[in-house]
Amino acid sequence: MSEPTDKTQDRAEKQRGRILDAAQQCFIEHGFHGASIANIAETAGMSAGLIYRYFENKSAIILAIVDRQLQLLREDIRLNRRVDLAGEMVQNYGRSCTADARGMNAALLLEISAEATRDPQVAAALDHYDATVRAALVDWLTRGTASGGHGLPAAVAPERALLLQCLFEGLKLRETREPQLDRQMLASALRYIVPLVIEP
Amino acid sequence: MSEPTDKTQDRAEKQRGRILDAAQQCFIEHGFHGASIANIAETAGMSAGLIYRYFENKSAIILAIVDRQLQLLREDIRLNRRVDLAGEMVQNYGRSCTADARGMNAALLLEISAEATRDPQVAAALDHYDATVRAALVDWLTRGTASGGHGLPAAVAPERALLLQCLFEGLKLRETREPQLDRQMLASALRYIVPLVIEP
Amino acid sequence: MSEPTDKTQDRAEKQRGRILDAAQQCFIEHGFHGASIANIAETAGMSAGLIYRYFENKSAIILAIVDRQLQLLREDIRLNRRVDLAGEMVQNYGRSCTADARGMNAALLLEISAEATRDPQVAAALDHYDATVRAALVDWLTRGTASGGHGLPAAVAPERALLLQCLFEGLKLRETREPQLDRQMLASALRYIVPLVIEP
Amino acid sequence: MSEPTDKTQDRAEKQRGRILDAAQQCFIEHGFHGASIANIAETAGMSAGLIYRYFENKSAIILAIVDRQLQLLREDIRLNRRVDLAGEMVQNYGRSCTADARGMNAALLLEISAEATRDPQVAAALDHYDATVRAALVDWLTRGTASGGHGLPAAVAPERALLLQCLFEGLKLRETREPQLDRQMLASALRYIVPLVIEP
DNA sequence: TATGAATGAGACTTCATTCAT
DNA sequence: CATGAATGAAGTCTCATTCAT
Repeated sequence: MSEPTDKTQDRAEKQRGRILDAAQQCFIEHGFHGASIANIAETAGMSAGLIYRYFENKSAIILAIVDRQLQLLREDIRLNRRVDLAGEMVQNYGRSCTADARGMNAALLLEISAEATRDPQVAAALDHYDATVRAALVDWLTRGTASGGHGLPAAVAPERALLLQCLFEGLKLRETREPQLDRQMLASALRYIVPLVIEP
Repeated sequence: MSEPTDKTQDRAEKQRGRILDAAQQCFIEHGFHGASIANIAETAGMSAGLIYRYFENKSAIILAIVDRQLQLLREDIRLNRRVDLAGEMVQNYGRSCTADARGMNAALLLEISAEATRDPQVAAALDHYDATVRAALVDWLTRGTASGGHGLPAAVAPERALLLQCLFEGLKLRETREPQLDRQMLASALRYIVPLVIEP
Repeated sequence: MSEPTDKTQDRAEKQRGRILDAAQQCFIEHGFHGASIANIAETAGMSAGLIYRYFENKSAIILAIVDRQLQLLREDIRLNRRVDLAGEMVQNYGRSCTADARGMNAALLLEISAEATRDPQVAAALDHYDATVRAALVDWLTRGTASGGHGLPAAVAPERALLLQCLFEGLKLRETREPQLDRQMLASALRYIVPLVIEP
Repeated sequence: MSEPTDKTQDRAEKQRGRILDAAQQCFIEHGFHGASIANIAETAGMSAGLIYRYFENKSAIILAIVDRQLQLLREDIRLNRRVDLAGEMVQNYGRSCTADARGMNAALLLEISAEATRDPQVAAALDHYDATVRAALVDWLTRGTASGGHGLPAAVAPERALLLQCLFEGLKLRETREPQLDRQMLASALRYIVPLVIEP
C-alpha cells in the first residue's frame, strides 16, 4: 500500500534491464519466434513467471527492445559528430555480431525488420528509428563544413541520405552473411564511394 | 509397383511447385515460424499430410525455396544483360512486395537472411545465392563494353560489386519499410550514384 | 479438397458428442474452471489437442453444453404433456445427480447459473433456456383442461408460472444438498402445494 | 515474544474482517476460481503475502465466508421474528445483487452451492447453514400465533418449511437471472402462495 | 507486522508430424 | 496418391504460495 520507493523502482528497472539483455541475446540467437520465454528466463537467471511481472507479454519485450535500440541510437547521434563515416562503417563492421551496444546488432536489425512486416506496432517503432537516422544524416549533410557537416544543398541532401542509409543497411545485412569479409577491401570500397556521395 | 515414369515425375515436380508457391506466399505473409503447415496446405489447395510426401519437413521447404530462388536468379542472369542497372532497380522497387517472380521478394529476403543466421543449411544456400550474384556482377563490370560490360579492371571490380550488392540489398530492405517511397527521388539518387560506381 | 462427406461429418458429430459428454461429466464433477481440458480429454479418451479440432476453445464447450441442454429441454417439452407435475418432480428428484439426460443435472444448473453471472454469452443462452421453460409453463397453465392444461386465466398464469419455476429450481438446488431427502415427505409437500398453484 | 494481548487479537480480527469483505466482493464478481489472491489483496488494500498470515490458504477463506454468513444468519434470526415473510422476500429481491449484508448475496449463494458440490468442508458448512434456516422456519411455523408463529402442527411443519426454503432459494437463483423482474407481479405471486404454505 | 519479489506447477492452446483409411 | 484425424511436445501465460527484507 505504500508508494513505490526509489529503491524498489531501481530494482524493477534493473530487472527489466536484465530481462531485456537476456531477451536480446536470445532473439539474436534464435529469432523472435524461435526464442521462448523459458529461454529468456534461463538466460536471465530467473523463472519464466517472473518475466510477466515486468512485461505484459512477449511482444511487449520485443517492443521494449526496439525502443531501447532507438534510445541508444539517439544518444549515439547526440554524442557523435561522425566526421569519418566510411571509417566508422569499417570499424563497426562485424562488431555488431556480438551483442555490444554500439550500433544495432545486424541480426537483430534483420529480425526487427522482418517482424515489422507483420506487427504494426513494431513497424511504427522502426519507422521512428528510421526517421531519426534519416534526419541525422540530412542534418549532417546540409550543415556547413565549419560545424562538421558537408554543406550539401537542401535539394539533394535527402536523396544522398537515402543512398547512405541503403548502403549502411545493406552493409549491416552483409555483416550477417560475411562477417569475415576482408576489411581492406571494404575500407577501400567505402573510401571510394562515401566521399562521392557526401561531397557536393 | 511400377517404376516411376516421366509422367509421374512430372506430376511430382508440379506438386512440389504448387507447394513452394503456397509456402512462399505464406512465408512472406507470416514469416517462417508464423506460417503453419496447415496454412501452406490450405493455400496450396491440398491436405497437410500430402506435403510430407514431397518434403521431409518444414525446413526442407525453406531450403527448397532458397534453392528455387537461386535457380530463378541464374536463369535471370543468363537471359538478362542488365544494361541499365539503376533503371531496373527503380523499376523493380516496390514490385517485389507482391509475390512476383522478378527479383526476390523483399520480405522473403529478410526472412531468409534472418533464418540463415541460425540454420547453417539455409546459410549455405544463401551463400551460394550470394556468390552467384557477386560473380555475375563482377563479370558484368569487367567484361568489355563491346559485350555489354563496363571494362573495369579486375583489381577494383570486386569491391565495386560489393558496393552494388550492398546498395541493392539495402534498397530491398528499404522496400519493406517505405514501399511508397518517391520514385522520382529514388531514380535521381540512383542515376547519380550507380554510374559513379560502375564507371572506371 | 473434396467436400466433407456425410461419413466424415458423422464422425465429427460423434466426436463432438464424445467431447461434450466428457466435458459435462467433468464440469459436474469439478466445475467449469476446476475441470481442465486435459481432464476432459482424458475422460473422453483422446488427446487434449484433438479437442481443439472440434471446439475453438474451452468456453465454446461450455456454450455448447448449455445449448445442448436447451435442445434436450425443447424436445422434452414437445414430447411431454406433463400431466402430473408434482409427481414428476418427485420422480426426478435426486436422479439428475447422475449425468442422465432427463432434466438438467442439478450441479450443472448451478455451474451454468454461476457462470451466467459473469459471461454474457452464457447468460444469453441461459435466458433463452429460461424463456423456453416459462413459455411452456404458461402454455400449460392456460391451455384448456380438455387438452391437458389447467385453464388458468391469462392474467394470473405468468405469476403462477414464475412460482412454479422458482419452486422447481429451488428443488434442483436442494437436490445438490440433500440428495437423500425423504421422498415421502417431498411427495407430500409437493402434492399439497402444486395443486394450489395450478388450480384456478 | 509477547503474549497476544486483547488489542492484537482485536486487530487480527479486524484484519480478517477486511480480508473477508474483500474476498466476498471478489468472489461475487469473479467466482471462487476467477478471483485471485492478488485481486482480493488489492481490494482489501493490503499485500498478497499478508493474507496468508490470517488464512492458511484460499479455500480457508471460502470456508470462513460461509461461516461468517452463518453467523450473520443466526444473528438475523435472533433479532428478527419475520412476521411478513412474503413482504420481506419482495423487499429483498434484487437487493442482494449489491454486496450488502442482509440475506446472502444471490451470486454468492450460487458460488457456495456449486463449491459445496465438490468440497466436503464447504458442503458441511453449508449443511449447517441450511439446517439453521430450516430449524428457524419450523420453529416459526409451529410456534403459537400469540408469539408471532403460525401454530402449524409439528407433523406438517417440516414439509412446509421445505417448500418455503425451496421457494426462497429458487427466488434467490432467479434474482441472478432477472434482477429487473416486475416487483408488482412478484409481490402478487408471493402474497398468493406464501399464506397457502404457512396457514394450516 | 507487512511487503511484494520470486517460484513452480499447471492451465490453455498451437502445430509439426504421423498414419489409418 | 491423398486425406485429415490424431498425437505429443512445446509455448505462452496465470496464480497460489513462500520468503527475504
